[in-house]
Amino acid sequence: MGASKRVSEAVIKRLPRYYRHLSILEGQGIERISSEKLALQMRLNASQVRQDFNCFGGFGQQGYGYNISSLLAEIRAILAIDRPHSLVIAGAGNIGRALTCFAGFEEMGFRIEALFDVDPAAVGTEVNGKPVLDMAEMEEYIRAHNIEIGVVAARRKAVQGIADGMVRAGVRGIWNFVPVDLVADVPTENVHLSDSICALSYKIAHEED
Amino acid sequence: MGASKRVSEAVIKRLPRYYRHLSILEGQGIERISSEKLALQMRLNASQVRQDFNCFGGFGQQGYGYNISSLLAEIRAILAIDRPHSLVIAGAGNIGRALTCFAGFEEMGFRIEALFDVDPAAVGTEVNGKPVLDMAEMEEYIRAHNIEIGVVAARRKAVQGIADGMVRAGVRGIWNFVPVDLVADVPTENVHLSDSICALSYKIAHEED
DNA sequence: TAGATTGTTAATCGATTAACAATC
DNA sequence: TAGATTGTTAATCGATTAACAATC
Repeated sequence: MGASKRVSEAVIKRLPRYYRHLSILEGQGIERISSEKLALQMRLNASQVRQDFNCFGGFGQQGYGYNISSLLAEIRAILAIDRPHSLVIAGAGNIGRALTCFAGFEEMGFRIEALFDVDPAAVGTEVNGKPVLDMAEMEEYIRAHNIEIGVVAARRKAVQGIADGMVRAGVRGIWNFVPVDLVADVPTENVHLSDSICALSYKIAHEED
Repeated sequence: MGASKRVSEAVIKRLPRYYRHLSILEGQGIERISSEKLALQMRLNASQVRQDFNCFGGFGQQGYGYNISSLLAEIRAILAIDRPHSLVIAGAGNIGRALTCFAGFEEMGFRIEALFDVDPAAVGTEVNGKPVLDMAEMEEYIRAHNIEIGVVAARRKAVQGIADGMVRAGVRGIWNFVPVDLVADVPTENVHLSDSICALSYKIAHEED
């Protein structure tokens, strides 16, 4: 039974992938899997799989492998997706609206409560049943509704100020979609689409490795 | 003058960030910067900055630092964003449409030529002036227009087949937005939103490090 | 029990950081 | 020239992989 060690960024990034893959296996009615088979399927190394799971505790059984449903339950708990999370989105533009319409998050327990925008034409409308409110009301709303996660999808210039306001109002984390290096006192995940497409462009241009 | 060494994934991921940051400095009329100042501003290490740039060649000058506009030109060439790239999007749902409407890519030279969908109600419409065509025509279109990058934003089940078709038709890279572990023979960049929000959830739940 | 497979320690590999001679 | 700062080699740190004893 391994103890909980410090968990590297690399492991954190792999956990959702394990979760996805194991969910598929569970859906196929498979009950257990060995680190070796899992590694093969996910194009990882069996030692790495065992090390990863052992960051959190001994989930496996010698001679048997890992029970898929209990492993899934463990990962769900580790990722904290065994409970709901409330979000607000700052910026009701294309990205904000697309996120709001994407059913997948709701299913995983990430509940978008409201959007905020500065554009008077947008304020007062709804996106997929969620209200678009005035950006000026955001902090009050976050406080009143005890919102956990702030999603940043606004104009570049406004972004740092919005993030500051979210943190002030008590969000526990920020999900940033704007190509800006945010500075915040809470955990932040960046989805930098333009960085991603540039990286792809690089890989295409330098394809020989 | 450093030679071109093998470039790690970590460096590739940092290049677009350098590019963004240096662009801002250039916009402020700043002409040169030392690795130490740049590292400070970007919360990196000065040695790392120099190592990173030296993967590609000696861009700096002892006693002076780096000239920002020539450094930008170098990075533009390295990332291959000094020339245009053509894209098609498979899937005219929320994500596909949002990407099509996002002006930023067009400005960087990533030209979305068409979208493809299986839904007869979508086929024949336009998104931001770009045609939505029948998915059945995709491969032919890619061949005829010599499309470089295939964007995958379709239903989970269809995704691997679509990617295979894209590669068959000659795309040089795939930009995947669907939470699926694609297998492809060309460079692939994944934007896994659900993995990202799960990672954020983890960090919030385990905030003590 | 014998076989399988984990948990865990040790070895390797690679990336980050430090140091400093080269040089503008 | 003296000062600044790079390019580059060496040292450190951390992550991945290998090995194997523990154990189901």
